Amino acid sequence: MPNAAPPRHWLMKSEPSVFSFDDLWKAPKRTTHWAGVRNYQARNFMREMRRGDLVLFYHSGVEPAGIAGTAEVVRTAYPDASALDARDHGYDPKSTAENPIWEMVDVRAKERFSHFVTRDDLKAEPGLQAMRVMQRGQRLSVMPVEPAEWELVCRLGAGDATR
DNA sequence: GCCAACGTTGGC
DNA sequence: GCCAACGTTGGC
Repeated sequence: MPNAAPPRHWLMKSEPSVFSFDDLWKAPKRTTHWAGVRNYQARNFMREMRRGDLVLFYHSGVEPAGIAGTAEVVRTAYPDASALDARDHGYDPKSTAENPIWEMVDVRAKERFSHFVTRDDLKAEPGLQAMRVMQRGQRLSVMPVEPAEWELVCRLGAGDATR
């Protein structure tokens, strides 16, 4: 596709005790189904994702929280079967096979940061103050990232000081 | 461990 | 359709 749109950038949160960047790195084909999102706004962002879009893999619920590496969207949104499984923690009786509510994408690990980028690192970077994940009360597990923010985070992840 | 922020639920 | 109550997330 000569006129393919440029990749867009996203951030996805995961609790490493549940699924870490290392888990993704060790998974077959370094790929996983991003199951379990049960928030409409986050789901809608996943619906916007295209193959080749780039993802910051954010570890939440740990100290320090931060970004472990990058991944790439390899399959666009499709129904999240875990919502139909009554034994699954993410079971949602409102979702049916005929009318699935919840969706997921597949992502493949791309680059492991040589330097884990902590929240403190992000906070210290003037160009990242407006980053969505840094805003108070921001609980979305899937959210967009600006291209300039992506560049800065990747430089921090490579261990490059930006000042 | 506390609590602010936010989404969802349910009573009316 | 409003809004109080509740549960969850996540920063600090």
